Amino acid sequence: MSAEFKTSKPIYSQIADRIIQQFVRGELHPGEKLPSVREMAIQSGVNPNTIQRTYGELERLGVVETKRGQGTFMTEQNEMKLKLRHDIQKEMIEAFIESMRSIGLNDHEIYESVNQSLKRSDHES
Amino acid sequence: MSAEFKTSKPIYSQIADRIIQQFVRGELHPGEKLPSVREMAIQSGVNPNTIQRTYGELERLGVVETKRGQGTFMTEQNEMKLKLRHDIQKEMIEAFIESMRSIGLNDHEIYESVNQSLKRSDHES
Amino acid sequence: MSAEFKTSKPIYSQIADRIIQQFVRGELHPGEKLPSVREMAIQSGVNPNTIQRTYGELERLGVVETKRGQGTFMTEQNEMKLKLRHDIQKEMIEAFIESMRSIGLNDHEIYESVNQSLKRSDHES
Amino acid sequence: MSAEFKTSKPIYSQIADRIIQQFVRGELHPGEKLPSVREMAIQSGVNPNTIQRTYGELERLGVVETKRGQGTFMTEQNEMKLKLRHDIQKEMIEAFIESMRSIGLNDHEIYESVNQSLKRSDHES
DNA sequence: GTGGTCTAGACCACA
DNA sequence: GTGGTCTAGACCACG
Repeated sequence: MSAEFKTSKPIYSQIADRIIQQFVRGELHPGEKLPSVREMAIQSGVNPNTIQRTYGELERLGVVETKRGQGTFMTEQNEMKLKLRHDIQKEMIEAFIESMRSIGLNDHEIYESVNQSLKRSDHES
Repeated sequence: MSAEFKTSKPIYSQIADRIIQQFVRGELHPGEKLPSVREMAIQSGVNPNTIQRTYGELERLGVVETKRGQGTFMTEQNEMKLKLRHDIQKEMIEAFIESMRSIGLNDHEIYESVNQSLKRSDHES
Repeated sequence: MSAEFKTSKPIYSQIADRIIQQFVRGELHPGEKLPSVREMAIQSGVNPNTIQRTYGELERLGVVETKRGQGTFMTEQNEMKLKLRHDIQKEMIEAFIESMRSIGLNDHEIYESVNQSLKRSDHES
Repeated sequence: MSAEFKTSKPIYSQIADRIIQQFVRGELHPGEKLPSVREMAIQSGVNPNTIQRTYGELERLGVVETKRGQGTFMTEQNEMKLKLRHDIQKEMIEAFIESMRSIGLNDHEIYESVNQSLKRSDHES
């Protein structure tokens, strides 16, 4: 069962995001082996080259380490998980607040909007 | 002096965003005439094709109306402004909350994050 | 006439090195347009994808900027040239000295070796 | 405790370099027996295949000799040590000078760079 | 078997 | 026309 991808963002990047999410949420652990390029390609229903690029990106970010001939592994640096979580969180919040202000909302309105939206989705669940 | 654009998002889309923002904030009024494609292109320092696309996109959204031979005008439907604001706002909040949850934050943590970030940027100003 | 490539290093990387060298030596100027991906591919006798990767690497290094639909340009930041030169130079010297020491040469011997080698190639020219 | 290896260069080659260095510096002597492939593999924390390749490479260079059923030994040819040292040295210097010239430095600048770098690392020690 | 590079050829969004 | 992404398929060095 291959996941579907959005058309607006590169597939290799979406897969990278997914792996980072899994890592940050604790579903992937430091030092854990990732599927090989070829295997992950099959699992994801994409070309091996695309996964290659995904792994390359993640390595550049320091999220992943490749050991020659052995495979690709989540970094063993434990702080990386917290760092990633913190960085992503900060980035998202600041982008969000800036966007909300750009359409003319003041801080109180932003605060209220989030609050109500959280409550609303609470009722749904 | 042409405004600078981010490289990550299409320029035509960034300009569309800017126009919507100005409309929602009341800097552009219903029925107001927008600069011609050529003039806007010069003002923004981009290719006229790009503005053409921007106006097309805005028309598709119902934000703008093109009157043959007269030019492009902000829609005269007064409720559009509120609708836009509401839609954009809702979309942004939901996307934001989903993103925050995807990295494993619960509602309380999301709430606290936003709160703290608002306070922090308060101190700066 | 396409240049020949060494087998030991990725082609995309060798081409990137060549561009950096030309930039540092002043044969390419800040803001100058590089050949399009396709054109450079033909000039270099390689596949366009390979050049794409070269340009991608250079952009990550900040040596090059791509403008959507217009092409790829050498960065306009003037300091970049000096920075690159300095960085590369430092890296090469330190690696060289470390290597020479690792085979047991002391500083005086390193110094003399370089000196003699410089004189020798002087006579040749 | 296994030594760490750089990711940029083949491990078998790094180990070969290390052995050559030890030989040139006199830490390994002509005719001296090297650890068996298996033992060396354990010591270095790598796959036996990798050491096999290292020894093969060294044999190709004439640095070691494999005696069937007895093991691998440093060559007994005394002049090999000097030859190696000289060859390596020459190769490194010429590669270094060529690289420095390729970024536009003239001989005087190369000379000065080395000189200053040597002095600098002198102060540190 | 593993990752890394390269080619050939295609399609797309953007300016 | 420009860069960007993706696929299919191949070859290679490495462990």
